Amino acid sequence: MLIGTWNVNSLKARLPRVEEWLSDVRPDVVCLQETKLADKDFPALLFAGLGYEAIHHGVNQWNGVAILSRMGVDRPIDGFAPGIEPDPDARLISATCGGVRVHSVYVPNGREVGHEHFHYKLSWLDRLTAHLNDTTSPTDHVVVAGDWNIAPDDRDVWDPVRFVDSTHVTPEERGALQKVIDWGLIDTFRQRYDQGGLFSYYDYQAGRFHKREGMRIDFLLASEPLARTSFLDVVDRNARKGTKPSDHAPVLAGYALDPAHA
DNA sequence: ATGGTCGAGTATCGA
Repeated sequence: MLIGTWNVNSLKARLPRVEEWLSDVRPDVVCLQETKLADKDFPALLFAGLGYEAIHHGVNQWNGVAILSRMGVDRPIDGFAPGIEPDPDARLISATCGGVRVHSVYVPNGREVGHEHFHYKLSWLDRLTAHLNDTTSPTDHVVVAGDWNIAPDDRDVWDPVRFVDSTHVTPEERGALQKVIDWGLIDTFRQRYDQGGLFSYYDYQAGRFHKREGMRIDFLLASEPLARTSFLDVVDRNARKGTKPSDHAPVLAGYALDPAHA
């Protein structure tokens, strides 16, 4: 099973690139973030024409998350599970696709350290752990994929010195991410590759992509049973090139699942 | 050249 995650930075603006990418790569499941659409504007029929069943959670022109699947979409949930303090933003959607519990996440940016939005980011990650606890078990096949807006360690930032004390790298954010990971998830990309310089996001400004000055803030975390089947982790840099790219590249993970459970 | 970029929406904020 090939699963992708991609912050598209407006699905409306990115639709030609997304269609092209789906045709070229044909992933089985795709998690999208920052569709910037309300549900009524989500082009589900277009995806159906491409062979993907699609679900979307979006309330306005900000945020917005989706899951596309060629392997079914069962038990969808918008946002946090019942009983958890609701999120006013559309940043999480979950469904079971081909036997894998898939969560598409768009973690709050945080804006500035100490900002109200920064505390919202930390609280959001705590609530994500509660959501995982309430909806599934780490002994199941689970993937939590998306834009985490956190660089897990200094290899995941193009210039760590420049980022000291800024959002995406603080011990508070990394600690909050670690608590999610400690639920029972594995960063298979980092397990597979030791080196830095493997980034998923590049600011549009200052030619950052061409200078390879980016961050690895988009990744897929897999439960241990799923991670054991991991055979591929890759950033699709080609999708960050060319005409009207997103500022994020898609990230792909491959899992060799037993067909009996797929 | 003290800026460099997008996308929301149409003044300015968010990333």
